[in-house]
Amino acid sequence: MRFSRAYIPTTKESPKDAQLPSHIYLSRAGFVTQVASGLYNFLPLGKRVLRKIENIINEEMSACGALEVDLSFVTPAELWQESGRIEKFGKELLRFRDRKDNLFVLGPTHEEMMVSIVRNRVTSYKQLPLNVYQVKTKFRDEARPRFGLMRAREFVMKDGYSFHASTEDLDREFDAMEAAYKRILERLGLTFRIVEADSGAIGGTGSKELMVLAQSGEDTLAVCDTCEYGANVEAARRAPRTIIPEAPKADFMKFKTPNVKSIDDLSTFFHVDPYYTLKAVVMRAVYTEGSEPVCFFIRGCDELQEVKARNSVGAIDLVDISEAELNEIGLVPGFMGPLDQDKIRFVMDNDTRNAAAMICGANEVDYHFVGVDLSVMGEVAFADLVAVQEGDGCPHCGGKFLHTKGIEVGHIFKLGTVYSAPLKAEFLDENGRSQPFIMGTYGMGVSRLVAAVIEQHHDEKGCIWTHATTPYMVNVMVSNIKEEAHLAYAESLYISLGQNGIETILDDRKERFGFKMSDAELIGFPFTVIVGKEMENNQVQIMVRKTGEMITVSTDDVMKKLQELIG
RNA sequence: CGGGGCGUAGCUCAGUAUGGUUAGAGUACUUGCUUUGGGAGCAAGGGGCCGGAGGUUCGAGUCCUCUCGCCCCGACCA
Repeated sequence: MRFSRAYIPTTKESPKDAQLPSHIYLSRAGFVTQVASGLYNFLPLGKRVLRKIENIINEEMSACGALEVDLSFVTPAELWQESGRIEKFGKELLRFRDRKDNLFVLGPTHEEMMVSIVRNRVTSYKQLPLNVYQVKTKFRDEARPRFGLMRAREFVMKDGYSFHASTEDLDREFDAMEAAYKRILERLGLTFRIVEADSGAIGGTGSKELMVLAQSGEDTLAVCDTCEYGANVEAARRAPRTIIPEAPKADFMKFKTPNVKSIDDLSTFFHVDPYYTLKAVVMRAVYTEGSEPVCFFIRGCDELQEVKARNSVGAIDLVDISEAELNEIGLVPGFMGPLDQDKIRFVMDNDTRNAAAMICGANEVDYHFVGVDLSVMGEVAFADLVAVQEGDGCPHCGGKFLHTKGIEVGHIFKLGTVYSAPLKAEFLDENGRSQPFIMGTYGMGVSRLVAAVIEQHHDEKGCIWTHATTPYMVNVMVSNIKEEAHLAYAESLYISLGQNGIETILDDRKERFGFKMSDAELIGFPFTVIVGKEMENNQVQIMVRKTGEMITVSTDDVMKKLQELIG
């Protein structure tokens, strides 16, 4: 491509709306433009990057035997009614009617459509397993689109779905997809972590997220400093504590604790480690129908993880509850405990099971119980409720957890029969019995990956594309196009690079040196060959974008040197 | 969906508290000359329904009402 004939509208100033590096640089360097909230146009450079990523995905999927399809973007609303998701998705589903007044939605994901194309067509276990996928535009009418391509309403996603006759076969495919996704991200040149995730309302037996590590990530991950284990904090589990503080010595009794309400107050008052206190967190659990207050009890040294708490009671949401409401129910904020507490439902953290020497509220103003042995509690609900903290132990190797931020670029699920059962997508097994398909689903955010590459690879000058994602590998820049000999040499180099299969752009614009250099750095081509002053010695320079290094080579060796650098 | 902020040239923004010539700057764009290793200089130009609709007024970018859009924080996010 000749720069003079390309459409690469670079700007010196960033759009005022842009906050993240990826948004700023992709806009400034002319990869994308914003159309409306959460809607973006891909300009020629952006489209090239998008296609590079798609190609790598296609190659890896093909290597796994997955089959590419292309389902219609506009989907009949009936399918969504059948699966029950038309209510669940709510306003995120963009709905509209055609001229005959039929209701349609723009596909936000394609489980329903994918199930519909195999049901009644794949009817025997002999036709299984099957793994089909597409790379396609999706639309979710997000309440708050933000961060440029990172959280757009219209975006490109690779969504794959597998169908199996047994859970064992699903497990095998799930592992194969995890491996394939790992290869894709490695080829793209990204630093990432595969972490355990919360499966949430979707259910199923397991899910993993692929997280590109970057400061701007929206998710917090707990990652082990020693082994490969990592998890979204929403789902992270920790090893049992190895260092247990010395237990206070006290017989069971009710103790007057005037105005001692917080965990801090309590541990100061009794001179005990917060480990031996019991923290009560009351929230209103909202269900599909109705709501109720629920109390979660955890050790005083721990923090409640809301997603875990929500899952423990099967709620769709947890909302804060006011002190007035608590009083109304007959609870005493600051002095709540699980003993003789029958006013509301409560759940206790696993780590409080059989805990002894505890101090907890007596459900009476200004009183706590001390020396409590929680093993006397009998049949109560226990669940993992606590948020993993930095420094907590890894459950696999005993290493220490660190927290880091990640961009979710992929999510793989074991769905089981969550969709196939309600949609009645069934096959006949070896015994001639009808069974719903066992399914897996594998998503990857293609347009989000474009942004993720830049979040992870940029500097104060602009983008730094990885070799697999760059729109052009080499930029041949003519310092001064009035120097005819320089221009002629650059043209010939441009042609021979192309003949050697190296994607090249020729910056033949009638601009000054500094202007063109700044553009090269902003756009972020891995290598820029500067054809200029050194030509008097039959030499050119290669600027390595990533390091800023300038390599001077003779015009005879430049091809060889570039091939060596590209690797 | 709750809270906050912003809509003036392609882009980034002044001007709006206190209404008053023909609405400004920088940048980008066009033309000419000069310049050619870090977004150059001089000169001359083109470019605006001041987000939209109503209103107040002799007069509205500026005041009032209503709307639409965009951004940020939160809730939400297979």
